[in-house]
Amino acid sequence: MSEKYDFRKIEKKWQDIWEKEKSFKAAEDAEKPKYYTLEMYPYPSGRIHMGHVRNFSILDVISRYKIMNGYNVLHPIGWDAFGMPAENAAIKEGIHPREWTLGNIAHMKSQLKRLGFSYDWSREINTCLPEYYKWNQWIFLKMFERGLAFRKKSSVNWCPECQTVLANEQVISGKCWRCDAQVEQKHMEQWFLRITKYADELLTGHKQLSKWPQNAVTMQRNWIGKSKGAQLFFKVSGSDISIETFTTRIDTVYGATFLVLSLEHPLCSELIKGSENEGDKRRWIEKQRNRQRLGEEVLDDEKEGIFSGKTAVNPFTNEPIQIWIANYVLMEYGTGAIMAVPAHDERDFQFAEKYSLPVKEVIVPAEGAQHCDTNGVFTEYGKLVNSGNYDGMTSQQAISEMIKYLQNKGLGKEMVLYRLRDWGISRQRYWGTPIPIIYCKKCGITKVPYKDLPVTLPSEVEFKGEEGSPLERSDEFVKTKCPLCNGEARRETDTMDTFFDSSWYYFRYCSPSEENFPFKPEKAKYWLPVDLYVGGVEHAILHLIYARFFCKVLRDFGLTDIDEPFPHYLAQGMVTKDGSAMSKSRGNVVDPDDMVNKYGADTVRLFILFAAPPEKEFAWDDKGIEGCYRFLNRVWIFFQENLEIFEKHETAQIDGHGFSEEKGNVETKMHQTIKKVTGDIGDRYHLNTAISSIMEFFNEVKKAAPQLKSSLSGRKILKQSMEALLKLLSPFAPHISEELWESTGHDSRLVLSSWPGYEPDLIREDIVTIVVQVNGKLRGKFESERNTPEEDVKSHALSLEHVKKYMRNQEPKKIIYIKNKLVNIVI
RNA sequence: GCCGGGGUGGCGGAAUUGGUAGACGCAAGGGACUUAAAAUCCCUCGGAGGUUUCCUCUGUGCGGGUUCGAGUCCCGCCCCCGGCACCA
Repeated sequence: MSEKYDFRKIEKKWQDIWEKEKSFKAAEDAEKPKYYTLEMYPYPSGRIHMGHVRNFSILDVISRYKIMNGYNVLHPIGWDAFGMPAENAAIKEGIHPREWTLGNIAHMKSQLKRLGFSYDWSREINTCLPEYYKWNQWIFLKMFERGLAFRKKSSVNWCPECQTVLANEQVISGKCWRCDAQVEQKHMEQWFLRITKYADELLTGHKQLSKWPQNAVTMQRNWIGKSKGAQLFFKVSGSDISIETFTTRIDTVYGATFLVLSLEHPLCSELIKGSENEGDKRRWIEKQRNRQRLGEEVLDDEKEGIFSGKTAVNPFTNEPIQIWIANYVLMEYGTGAIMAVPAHDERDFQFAEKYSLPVKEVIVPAEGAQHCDTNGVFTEYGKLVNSGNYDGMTSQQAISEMIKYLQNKGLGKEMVLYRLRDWGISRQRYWGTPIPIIYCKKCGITKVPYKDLPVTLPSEVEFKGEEGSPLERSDEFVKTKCPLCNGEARRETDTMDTFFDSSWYYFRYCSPSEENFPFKPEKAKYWLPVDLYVGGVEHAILHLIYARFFCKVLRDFGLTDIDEPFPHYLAQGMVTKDGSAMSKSRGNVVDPDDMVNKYGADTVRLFILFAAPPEKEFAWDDKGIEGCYRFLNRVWIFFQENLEIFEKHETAQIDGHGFSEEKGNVETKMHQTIKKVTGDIGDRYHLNTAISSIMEFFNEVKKAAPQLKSSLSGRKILKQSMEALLKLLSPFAPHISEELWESTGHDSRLVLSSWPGYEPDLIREDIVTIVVQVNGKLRGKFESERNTPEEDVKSHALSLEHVKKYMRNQEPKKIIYIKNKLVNIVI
C-alpha cells in the first residue's frame, strides 16, 4: 500500500543531494543570461525568525524559478556579523563577541540548511572576519585620500544606553534605533563620510528606481530634503558682523520683522556681550541648551527666546529689526539663523505673539484663488503687498527678481540646501571594523599603510560595560609606531558603524575570496546590478541609502560602472501574530524550528508564501498552516496511488477512444495554470495566487483522475498533468517535488529541469465566455467561439430565455457589445 | 501638521486593462466511514427574502458623480497603518 509522507526523511535526503551535487553553485557564464537575487543578509542574533523565513522563501522561489527558466542565477548568503548585541553578550555572559557570533552563525546556518534554500554556500561571507573587514579599511583609506572620509568636531547623537555615537539615520523620533533610549547631544570629534557630496545624485538617481515601492523612494527623498531658496545677510547695527540666513521665501522679506538665532549659534555670545542682564541671558541660554542636549522635546507653545539686545537692518526695508535667540531654531539645518516673517510663517507667528513682536503682512492670496490658512497664518504663495517695487508681483516672480537683486548688491545669493547630513561612522565600541588611522604627535593624522592592512581587533580585551571602548584600554592595540617618522604613536580606537559593512557586501559576493581588491571588477561587471533585492522597508533611509551612496563612490573609484546597485527592490511585509509584530516581550513568537519539526520545511515555505502577497503584512495563523500541510499530504497520497501511470509500457500507446470531455478540460486547465503561475511568479511576484492556482489545478486533476485513467489518451494527459504539477510546485516545495519526480521514474533532477511551457492553442483561448447583461445586470452567459461575428453573438444573447424574461417584450434601446466578452442590452 | 499606503464574508486574501465580486485556504455547520475517536472523504457557507433542484432584491468604509456598466475612474468626507515632524 501507499507510503506515508515522511517529510523528515525526504527533506534531509534532498538537502544532502543538492549539497553533494553542488546544484546551486554559481559560475560566470557568458553564454547564459545572469540573474542576481539577493536578500538583506541577516544579523546573527542567535536564531532564524519568521521574518527571515518569509524574506528568504520569497527569494528562493524566484531563484529556483529563474534557474528553471535558463538563467545563470547567483543567490548568495552571508552574515552581518559585527554589532552591539555580541558585545552586550560579552559584558553580560563573559563570552567573547567572536565566539558568540561564530556560534550563532553555525546554528543559524544549520537552520537555513534545513529550510532547503538554494544558496551558493561557497560564497558565504562573514563581515567580522579580517578577510572581509580588511576591505572596509581599504575603502575607508581610499575615501580618506579623496576627502570623502574626514574628521570633524560637532554635535553628535549619543546613546547613553549603547555608550556610543549614532548616525542621524539611526535616531528614530529622538530615540536610539536599537535600544529605544532617549538620544542625547554631545560635542565630539568624529569620523564622517561625505554622503552630502552625493545628495543630488542620490535624488536624481531615483529616476532609475521605477521598480522600487513608492514609499521607499518617498522616504529617501524626504530624508535628503532638497530645498531651493536664498542666502541673505543681515548687517548688525553698530558693528561689522553680518548674520547669514537661509530662506525659501525671500518673497516675504519685507515682512521680516526680527531675526532669530539658534541657541548653539556661534554669534550668540558676542551679540549679548555688554547688554543688559548679560549674566541672566547667559544662564538662560545654558539652561535651554542642556534641555536640548538631553533630547527634550519642545512643544509648539513652549517656544521661548530672549532679546539679544542688538538689532540688524532689513536690507530691503532698511528698517532696524531686533535680533532674538530662541529654542525653536535648529543649528544643524541651514545657517542656524532665520529671518522671521510672523505674518506668513506659523512658527514665527506663535513666537511674535508671545513676545509682542511686530507682524507685517506682505502677501495676499491671489485674486479668486482658493487658499487655506494654517492657524490663521497665510503661508502659501500669493501676491505681494507692502513690498516697495515688488508690489503686485506673484510670489514666484518676486523670488526670482529678489534673488537677482541680492546677487547684484552682494547681499546674498541663490542657495540650495539639503536636510541630509554627513554620515557619522565612528562608534566607541569594540565589535566593529577598526578605523585604520594612526595619530602621531609629530606627523598628525596618518593612514595605516595599505600593506599593513588589516588592522585586526585584539582578542585579549576586557568587557566590563564601562564608558569608553575596550580598545582604548588595550595597550597592545593602541600603542604603535608612526608609519612616517617611526616615532611613538597611537591608533584610532573608534570602530566603524556596521552599516559600512553592509554598504558594499553585494559586491563582495561576486568574488568572495578576492585578495587584491574588495572585489574583482570583471566579476562584478558580470553579476551586478542585483536583479532583485528583497528586505524590510525599515532600512529605506539606513542601509538602502548608504548602499546607493557606496555604489556611486566605488564607481568613482573606477571599480564598477553601475550607478544603482538595486534597480528592483521588493519590500516584504512584516510577519505578525494576533495583530502585532512577533516579539519576545509580547510572547507571540512562532519559532521556525518548531514548525519545521512539526510540518516540514516544504509546508512552512508554502504557507508563509500562500496567505498574503509578499509586500503585505503576513498574519501567522496556527490553523492556516495545517491547510498547507493537508495539501502536500493530498498531493503525496495522490501520487502514491497513481504511480502506475508512469510505468514504462504506458508511454507510446495510441488512444482508442473518442473525445473525452474530462480529458479536454484537464488539458486546458493544465495549460491555463502553467500560464497563470508563470505570470504570477515571473511578472507580478504574486506568489500567493500562484499557489492558489496550483491548488485549484491539483483539485481538478484529482477529481478527473478516475475517469482519465479509463482511456489511454486520458492516461497520457494525467501523466502530463502530474509532471507539470511537480514542476510548478517545485520552487515552493522543492523537497517533496523532487522526491515525487524521482519516484515517477525520472533520472534527472527536477531542480535543474526546465520550467513548463504552455500551448496557447490548448489553453482554449478559442472558447470565450460571453456575459449577457440587461441594463448592466448579469442575466446570463454562454460559451462561444472566439471572434464569432457580432451579429451571431447578439442574437444568441437575445435568444436566452432568462434574458427574454427581463426584456419583457420590449425592444432594446441600445446593445453594448464588447468583443469576446460581453453583451449588455439596454431597454 | 506634512508625505506615502490601505479599507472587499466570521478570518487571511482573490478579482492583472472599467466588464461574471468573494478564486484558493482557514474557521464554522451538516453528512459518510468507524464500536468510538482521530485522520480522511462529500455537501453547505456575504446578507435579507421567496412560490426553495431554483429565483429575487441587496452588498466591496461613507456621501455624491462619470459610464450601457464602478471594488476598480473623478470630487468630498470618515477611519486604520507606516514614515517624517519646529527643516525656515
